Amino acid sequence: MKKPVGDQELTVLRYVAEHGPATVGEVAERFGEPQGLARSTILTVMERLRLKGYLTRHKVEGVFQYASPVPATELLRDVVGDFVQRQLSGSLSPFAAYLSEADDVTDEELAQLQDVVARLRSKKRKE
Amino acid sequence: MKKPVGDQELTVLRYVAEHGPATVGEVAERFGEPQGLARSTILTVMERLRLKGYLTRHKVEGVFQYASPVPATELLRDVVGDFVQRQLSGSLSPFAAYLSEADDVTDEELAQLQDVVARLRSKKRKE
DNA sequence: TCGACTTGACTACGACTGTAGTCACGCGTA
DNA sequence: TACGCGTGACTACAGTCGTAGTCAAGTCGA
Repeated sequence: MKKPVGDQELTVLRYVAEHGPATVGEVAERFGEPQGLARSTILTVMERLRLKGYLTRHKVEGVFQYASPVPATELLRDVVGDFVQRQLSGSLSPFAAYLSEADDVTDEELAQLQDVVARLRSKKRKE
Repeated sequence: MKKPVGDQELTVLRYVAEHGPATVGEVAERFGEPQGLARSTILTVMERLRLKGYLTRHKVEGVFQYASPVPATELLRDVVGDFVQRQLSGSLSPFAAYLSEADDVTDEELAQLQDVVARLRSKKRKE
């Protein structure tokens, strides 16, 4: 996550990362059109992402298939890391504050968090 | 957190929110100068923040004192909420993924997180 | 009173972003 | 073969952001 990515760019990147390799036409149809975005808009965004190194492509039967070199989970994890560094200067407290107010945490997310906290704790103890 | 705030704008906003009311001159001197930012830059940023509603000001002995209408903790909490919605579409999993990789979590942050998770769990159980 | 310094308002400008139009090309079908 | 359609490249344009110069007015001390 070196070069900055705009909000919309990230949305598209996530779509591609989560929905496997796809052509511009496919993304435009399944993702862009529902939001009222022109095909050329999707194309522009995807090309910019490619120039920034977040997407790769190769021609398959005449058309380019675009794909994210990193899986979606990893991508999002990096996005979070970036955000924590840039906007919170590395502090996690604001996160805790946010969580304590969040009222739409799913059971699964909560379980994940609990798990992570537990693991961090045990790692901590070993140090 | 309605209108978008740039990275640098947020940094300045945080500074003002955390360091109480201050004049442009003070912020420029204590915050801007160390980073090589011109006074006019600080002024511009602060005025933009004011126009967006994130800062208020009133004249004290001839000069404007700028202040954040919300405390820093609340501000940052909103920033996080915004980020989660916009970039993660509300999902917390990427956060958990990030945390499990983070290697610089302080004891205090860990304690906060643990506390929050525990609280969420007990709230959950009551529902 | 005059000049130095502080402060505030305005203006500017390039980079990035979101959005889209348009043109040219290749392929398949009438 | 000629035309339409999907695809890709290029171009454009306005809004935001980071950064800063400059000008005008007020203030304070020499």
